[in-house]
Amino acid sequence: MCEQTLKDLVDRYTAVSFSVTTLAGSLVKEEIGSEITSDQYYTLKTIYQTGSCTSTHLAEVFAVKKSAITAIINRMWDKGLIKRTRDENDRRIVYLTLTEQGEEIYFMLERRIYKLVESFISKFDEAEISQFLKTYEKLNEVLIEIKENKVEKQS
Amino acid sequence: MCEQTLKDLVDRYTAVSFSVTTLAGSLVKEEIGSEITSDQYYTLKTIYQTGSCTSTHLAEVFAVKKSAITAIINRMWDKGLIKRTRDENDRRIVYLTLTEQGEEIYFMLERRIYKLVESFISKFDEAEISQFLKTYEKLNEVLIEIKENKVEKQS
DNA sequence: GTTTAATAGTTAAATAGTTGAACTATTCAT
DNA sequence: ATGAATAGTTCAACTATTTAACTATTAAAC
Repeated sequence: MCEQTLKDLVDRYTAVSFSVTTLAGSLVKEEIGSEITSDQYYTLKTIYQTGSCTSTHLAEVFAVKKSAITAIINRMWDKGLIKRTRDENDRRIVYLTLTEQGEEIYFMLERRIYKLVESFISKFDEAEISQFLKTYEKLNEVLIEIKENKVEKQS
Repeated sequence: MCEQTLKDLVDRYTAVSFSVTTLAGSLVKEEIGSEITSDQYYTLKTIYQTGSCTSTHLAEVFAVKKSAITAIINRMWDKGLIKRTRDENDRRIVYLTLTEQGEEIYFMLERRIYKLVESFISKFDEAEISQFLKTYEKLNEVLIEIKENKVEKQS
């Protein structure tokens, strides 16, 4: 790939990704509702997807300090969304899981997000969006690789 | 498009977009540096891109209340990144522009983001990423349309 | 032309998210 | 047994956001 083409592609990617991020962020804020904040939704989703999730794991995934996780988990625990369970073998570890109420709110938000995504996915034809998703999923793999290399370097 | 295919596409989009957003967010946090917060970068970028930007415009773009904009602009003004200029004809309006120092930091962050994006765009071949960007840009247009319809409804 | 509406932005209190540094409790290594 | 490493918490300081009340200015009605 020549210099000029690469520069053009990078410029287009940064421009469109900034715009989509801003627009999607603002739409989600307006459409998805205010039961919990978006950080709390991200936390619910990651705990739900991870079997036996810990504060350390959340801190690593979101690239924040563990004290920030303690704070957000405290607020969500106060609202009755999250359970804490100590590991019986290693009593330093605290496992995080969703309470019934936590799951209810999570599923409700997932349904609303589904509707929102459906409303614009349906404006594309299937072949187009399939090809798009294939590359998007490959981008995801590339990012996972970069992230894993960074984590290895740190340890 | 049949029900089943649409559901599959929406599910794939929500999954990959959540994962990429989380990963990219964490990489940007670790790579781009801590001169300013990401909200402040978004503010710098939007002011730079908009001729004669106002608080009202920023509040609309980011879907937050105007008082939140006042607060962030105050902090950035304290750091010498932003200038305020009153409109001579309509003295209610305050135009926001970047100071020289604000532009310097903005350009520096843009260069770092360019390097980061380049490092993963170059892992794709040109045809693949071109096709991807075409659909991504169309998605951007669709989102702009949705946003404009929402703004019209409100007024 | 004066009163009323609407618009642009600010202030202040309350809540949420984040960092950095010091801390407790527990496990691992030797 | 003792010292290092790991998992998580606490606290002070800061940033980001909302809600509601506020100032200043312009536009609209009458």
